[in-house]
Amino acid sequence: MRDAWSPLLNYAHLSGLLSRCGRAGDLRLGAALHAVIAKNPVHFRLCPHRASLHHVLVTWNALVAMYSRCGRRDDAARVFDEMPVRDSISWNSLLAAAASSPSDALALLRQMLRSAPAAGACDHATLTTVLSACARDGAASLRACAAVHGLAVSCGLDAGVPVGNALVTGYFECGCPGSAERVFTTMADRNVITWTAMVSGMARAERYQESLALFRQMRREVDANCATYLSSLLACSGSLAAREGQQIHGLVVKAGIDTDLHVESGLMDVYSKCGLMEDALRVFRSCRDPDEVFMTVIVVGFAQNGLGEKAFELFAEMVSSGIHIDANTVSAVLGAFGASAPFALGKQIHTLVIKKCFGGNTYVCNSLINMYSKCGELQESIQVFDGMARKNSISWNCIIASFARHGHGSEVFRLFESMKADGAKPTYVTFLSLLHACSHVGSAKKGLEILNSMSMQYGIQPRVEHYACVVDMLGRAGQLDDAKAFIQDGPFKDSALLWQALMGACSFHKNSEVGRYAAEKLLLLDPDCTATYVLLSNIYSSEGRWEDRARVMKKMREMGLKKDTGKSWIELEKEVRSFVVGPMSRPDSAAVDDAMLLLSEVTGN
DNA sequence: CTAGGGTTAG
Repeated sequence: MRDAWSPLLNYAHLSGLLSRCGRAGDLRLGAALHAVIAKNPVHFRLCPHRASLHHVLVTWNALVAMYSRCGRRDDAARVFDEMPVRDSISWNSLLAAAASSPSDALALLRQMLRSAPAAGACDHATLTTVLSACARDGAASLRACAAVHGLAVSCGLDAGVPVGNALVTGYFECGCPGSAERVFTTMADRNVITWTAMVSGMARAERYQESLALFRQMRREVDANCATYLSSLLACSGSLAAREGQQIHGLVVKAGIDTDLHVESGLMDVYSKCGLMEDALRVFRSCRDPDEVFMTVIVVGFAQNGLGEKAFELFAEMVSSGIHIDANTVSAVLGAFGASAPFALGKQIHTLVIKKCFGGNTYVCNSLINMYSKCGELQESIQVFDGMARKNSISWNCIIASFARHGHGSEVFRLFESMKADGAKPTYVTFLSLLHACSHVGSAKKGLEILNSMSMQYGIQPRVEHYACVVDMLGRAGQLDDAKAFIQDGPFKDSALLWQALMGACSFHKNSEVGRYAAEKLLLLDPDCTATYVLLSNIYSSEGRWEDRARVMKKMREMGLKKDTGKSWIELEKEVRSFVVGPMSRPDSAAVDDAMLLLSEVTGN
């Protein structure tokens, strides 16, 4: 045995082997090496010679790192505790094992600072490891992030590239793009990772224009890599920037990475989100080895562009041809169910979910709740919700929306209380459902109360959609002057959406006085919107003011000759389409039948 | 320390 291992008993060789075990996750070989080392005092015990101190440290550190990388925190900690001597690398190796838990990483950092307060104890590896651990806790770890930032400043490491990059990333993870940006501006040097972290972070923070501006700025300073292009594509898909997406498509071709799998799916994502399904499919067809991500992108594209039946078709083909499908694909296809979806197909997909063991996936369950709700099956939707192991805020939003959709106003408010009691944080969508329910019940007073409570009690800034709900509510109640005042006194008085809502109500109640006022506002805000003219002419005709109506119609015709006609035709076409594809025509669709047939072969029902 | 897809309302 000893002979067999003896060629390995060189400390550099040993630590190299251990590091390879760590990278490969080969715990068995790592533990075997540990056993051998433990028997060899040369590299294991502290000897009086200075040279051996280095050997001992390197060997022990390699052991700690190996256990950390294999995910054996306890073993790493045990080896660490037994160490006769430690340096900052020992601590960093141990920290690596705690990287999945922010509180553990911080506790270790505190311990490290207490035990080794001498300068140089903390290096950039320490700080980046702790920061990436903090990033796992999202918004909750802002304080931790800021504390590490303070430490970095006092160590003089905050402006360096590695720590600066980790701080930028950490602040984005905490939901503080402003702080990330401040670190970015103070950094002395920046590399491609710095820039990519900014482009990606801004895109994830939904600050798409800033993300794309940074991307353009970076191209003058450093070369972009694959990750940078992917991050910029994220910004394009988020902001529906088709033109930018096409430009970046050109850049990735020029960079020779247009055949990269991730880049291809990123491009497809941009195209399909922007409604350019032909372009998305072109990328899809040119891809040599499309996987389930590609399938998901295309399914989502079909679903979001009103081609739900094509989504079902593609999905069913995938299932029957045995192409690998994961939970994401299933969530995506469930999202293709429209207002009046074929219940039987939904049921089959649910069977597939059970068969594939996706029932524990929160996304899938949320989609199922929705699907059943949109099929008109409230009971099924409740059943999925009740059976969920882990509910998030969106799960609650889905079930609340289900009840709201089925007109159970009081249940909506009861569920809202349960949601809070369950510890789920309400989101802006929760309040949209609540306001929707108020509107249904006809309680404008309650609606106003809820709107006020959003910022006061829950710290959620109401968006223009919430205001639109309230305008709608007041409008339905016929309180048109109140609605007008509500818009004017609020933060969204320049939003066309609100004046449109008011104008719709005026048209319903035949109130030309407030209606004309709203129309004037709308014509200033969005002069090319034909819907305004249509509504105004409706108001005039309902009052019998034919001359005024004729004037509006004439104006409309003049506009019709302008080059913006295309837009209104598309809008008109959409209207006509959604009318034709109503509840009655859906079940006859051949595509849905085919999808069900294909699925039934697989799910057996 | 940067890196492809999924769920909510309208």
